[in-house]
Amino acid sequence: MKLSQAFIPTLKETPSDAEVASHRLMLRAGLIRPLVAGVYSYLPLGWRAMRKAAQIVREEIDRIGGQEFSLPTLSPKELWQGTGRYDEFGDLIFKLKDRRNRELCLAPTHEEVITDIARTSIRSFRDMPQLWYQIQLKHRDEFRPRSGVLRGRMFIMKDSYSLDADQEGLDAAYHRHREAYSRIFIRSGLKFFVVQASSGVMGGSESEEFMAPTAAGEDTVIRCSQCDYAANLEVAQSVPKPVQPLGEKGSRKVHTPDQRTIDEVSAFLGCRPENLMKSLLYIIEDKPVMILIRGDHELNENKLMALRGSNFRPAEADEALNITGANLGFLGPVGLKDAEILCDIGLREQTDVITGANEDDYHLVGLTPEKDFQVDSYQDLRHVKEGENCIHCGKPLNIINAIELGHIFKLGTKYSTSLGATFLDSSGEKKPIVMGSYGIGIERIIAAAIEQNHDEDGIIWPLTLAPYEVHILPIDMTNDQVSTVSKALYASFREHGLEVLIDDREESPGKKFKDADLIGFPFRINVGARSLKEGKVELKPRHERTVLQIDHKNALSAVKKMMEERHDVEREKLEKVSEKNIFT
RNA sequence: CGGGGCGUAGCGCAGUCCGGUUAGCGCGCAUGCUUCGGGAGCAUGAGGUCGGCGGUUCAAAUCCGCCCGCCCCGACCA
Repeated sequence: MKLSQAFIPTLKETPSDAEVASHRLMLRAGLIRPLVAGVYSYLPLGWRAMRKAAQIVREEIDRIGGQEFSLPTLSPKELWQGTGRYDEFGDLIFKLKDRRNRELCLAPTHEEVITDIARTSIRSFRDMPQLWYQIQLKHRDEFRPRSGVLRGRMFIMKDSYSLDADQEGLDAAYHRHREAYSRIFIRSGLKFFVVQASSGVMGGSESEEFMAPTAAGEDTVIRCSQCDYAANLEVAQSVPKPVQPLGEKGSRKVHTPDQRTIDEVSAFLGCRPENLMKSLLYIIEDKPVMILIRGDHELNENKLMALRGSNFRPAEADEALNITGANLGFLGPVGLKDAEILCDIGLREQTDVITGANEDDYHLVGLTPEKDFQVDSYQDLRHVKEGENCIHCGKPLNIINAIELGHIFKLGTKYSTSLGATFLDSSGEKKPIVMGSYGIGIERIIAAAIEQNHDEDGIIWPLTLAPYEVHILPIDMTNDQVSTVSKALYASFREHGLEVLIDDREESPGKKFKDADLIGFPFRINVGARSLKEGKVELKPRHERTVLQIDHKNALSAVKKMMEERHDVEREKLEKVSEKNIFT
């Protein structure tokens, strides 16, 4: 491509509404332009990168037997009501009506559509396994689109769906995806790791996420400093720090006028927050449930949801008063009737705790679970905190931000059961199809690659995602020799199948260098009169500081050699995929 | 949805508090000449419903009201 003819509108200044690096650089390098909140147009350079990411994904899913579909984005409301997700997704679904007032929606994902096809065409165990996928637009009316392309309201997702006759089949499909995903992100040049995840509205049993660590990431992930343990904060576990008991003998009531919060009460009584117990009153499926958590811990609502479904909320102040007889701040489990009591496992061994007395301005001290109050069950309900230790090896855990690149789920029979997608097994018995669902956000591959690979001057593209591989930069197009050699190099690179761009504009060198750094292709070749006197040009890999002086006749072979070296590194990583969890 | 910020030329901003000529600056753009190894110089020029609607006033970018849009921070997802 000749830059003089290309549409690559770079920006010298950063648009004021871009905060994170990937958003800023994608705008500045002319990859995208905003249209409305959370919706972007891809300009030629950006779309080339997107197509490369999608192609890597396509190749790897094909490799494990995937068959690509093209599925409609417009779909009937009823299909989504069939699985209950019309309400579960709620306002997240874009809704519209056609001219005859039929209610339609824009698919936020495609499990329902796939299951609909499966139920009409998969009849026998002999028809399976199947692995179907698509790489297409999804629409979600996000509560809060943000960070540029990282969370848009329209985004391109690869989602594959495995259809199997039994659990073993699903396990195999899941495993193949796990491996394919690792290959995809290695080939995309990303740092990533796999974490245990929560299934959310997808339902199903096991699920894992592929995470790209970066400060711009919206997910919080727990990772052991020593062993392989890694989990999304939503489901992560840890060993809580031990507590020094206060040494109270037996329980007693103390006057704590106007002391409501953990901080207030602990300061008032001269103890530490961990000596207290939070008594949180929730309404779960219209019934009151008291949740007990150590004073310095936080309730993890994701864990609660995994346990009891999504129909819950904190009790209102007046409800709390009706149920316990006390105002918020003085609630407790002692003497509480007609409410279930759920206790976090972090409190199981604990004695000698302080909590509300169910009487305004009073707390109880010296309480011990089960002795002084009833516990209906112990559950893991709390958030992991910084500085806690790993449940597997006891070493410290780290809390880091990451971008969720992909998510793999064992759905099981949730969708096939609710939509009636069944088949006959070898003994003639009717069974629901066992399904898996596997997603990857294509723009997140691009955004994560930029987040992880940039400097103050611009993007540093991984070779495999770069819109072009080579950038030829003639320093002065008005110099005949420079112009001739540059054009000859351009022609020969093209002939040899390299993706090359030449900056044939009559611009000042400074501007050309700045643009080259900004759009950040892997290899740059500077052609200037100075070096050309000795027949040399400069080879500058974007990710290195060094500039190599090479004979212009050797430029092609030098670039090819460097590209080959990068592919070798990639191949080496790919070979190690099968058993490993962490890639850095 | 709750909280905060912003909306003036393609982009980045000043002017708004305290109303008063013809609404400015930088970048970019156009034309010409000069320049050519890290966002060149000079000259000339084009480009604006000051987010929208309504109100106050002799007079509104500026004050008031309503609305719209965008960004950032908190609960959901690829």
